[in-house]
Amino acid sequence: MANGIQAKTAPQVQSDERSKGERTRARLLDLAYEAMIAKGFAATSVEELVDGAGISKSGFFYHFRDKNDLARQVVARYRRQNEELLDRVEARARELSDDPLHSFLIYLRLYAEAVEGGLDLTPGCLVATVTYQERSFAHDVRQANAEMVAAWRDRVRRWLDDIVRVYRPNAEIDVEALADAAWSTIFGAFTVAKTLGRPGVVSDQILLYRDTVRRLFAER
Amino acid sequence: MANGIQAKTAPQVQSDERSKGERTRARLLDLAYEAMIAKGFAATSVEELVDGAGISKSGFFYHFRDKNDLARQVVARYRRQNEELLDRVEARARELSDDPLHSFLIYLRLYAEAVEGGLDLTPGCLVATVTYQERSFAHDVRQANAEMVAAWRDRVRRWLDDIVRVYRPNAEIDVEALADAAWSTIFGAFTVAKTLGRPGVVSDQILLYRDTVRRLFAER
DNA sequence: TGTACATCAGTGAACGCGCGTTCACTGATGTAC
DNA sequence: TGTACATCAGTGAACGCGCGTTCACTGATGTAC
Repeated sequence: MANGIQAKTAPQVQSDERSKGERTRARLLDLAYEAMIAKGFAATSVEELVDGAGISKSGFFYHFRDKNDLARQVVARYRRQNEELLDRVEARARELSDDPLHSFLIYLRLYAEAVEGGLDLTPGCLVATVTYQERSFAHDVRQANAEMVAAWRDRVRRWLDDIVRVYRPNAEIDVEALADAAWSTIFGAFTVAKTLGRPGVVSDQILLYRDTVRRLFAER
Repeated sequence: MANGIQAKTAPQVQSDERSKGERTRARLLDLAYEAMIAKGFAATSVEELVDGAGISKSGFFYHFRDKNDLARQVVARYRRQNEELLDRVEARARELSDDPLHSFLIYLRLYAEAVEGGLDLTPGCLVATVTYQERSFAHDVRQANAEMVAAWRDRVRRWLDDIVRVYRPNAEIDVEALADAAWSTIFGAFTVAKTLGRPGVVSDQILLYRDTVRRLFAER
């Protein structure tokens, strides 16, 4: 989510301390990420990526063992980037409040804002891309995708556990389902946003989830 | 959702009043639907479908003009089937209560149960399949997909409008976002269910949405 | 009741093209002595 | 400071194979007279 990459390398012809190879490789990952979300993995050809990067097709195989190796690295980088965002947002939220409920609510709002900022061109979610094209990806790519989602879910789960230790919910609640709901909401919202061409849906739905949590624990 | 098809044609060797061609065509659509959800459209070859249907590859092109024609018909049939289910469930819900809120809550529960029943083997959602492989589908297939989602969303929207005419919500609510949330919840839940291999997530999330609606309008 | 013709539901072989992958080779840059 | 060698970051051409699509042909079933 929140593609996180500035891509479109500014006219910094030099002054990039990465080596030439690393820059090319990063460019290929950028292009692959966007194309995979926009049109799927099978429909993304090696040729269009190397055209975009300005190298030849065989140059691609200098950087990646095969096409699935590219997918692997796209997923891994995407995970790292989103987790860095989650860490930053969580740190900020904890800083703004000691209370687990309040900090969680802040966290959700900050995340919604961050995602909204990154939705400029390509709304869409890499998780769904991998999940809905099972057979195009090697087994380990799909597994990495699943582990990633499980890890993100567990973050939310732990936070909710902290909350219920302090707050009595207004109704009997299923913490499992509420934890699932966080990412389920986000993936679903991306799907609707992309299907109907309404990027705003994503942050709206995150904020709706936030309201649900807030109301569940609000003292009256 | 709710694959709705019994497929696996029981040993009714004869006694099917459909013509031979119609049965073959229906079988191809069944196989294509399952394969598209399971592995994506690009990864679903014409060859595997005709193998499953027991005809030759060129027989396929007797029934469908090309591969995208198949996709078109799969989407159209899926829409019909889901809308028949929605109609049945809505009729039953209206029958059980005159009140818009109560009948909506019944509707959601019945739909959750119906979906749960259909999740046996292939959890997954055709909408997401089409949405996340844009480029593999012809323009009109993607458009039909978007119109379908818009139509389903509007059903919910109208129902919510009926509710707010009668009930005062407990908090200021965004009816738009709440209408989006219904299908967003379902698509997201399918994604999580499929990614993590936990089919139960779908009905749990529908019921969580139901609780949210209920609490928003419950008089205290 | 038999014949002629049309439609249905396919078959079999071939085509062609895109696409991932390989392989031998190469110019530029870095490092050791 | 120059030479030898290694590594980096690729190039260009060819391959092969899967896959969608076409085309001429066909046996079985239905319909008209």
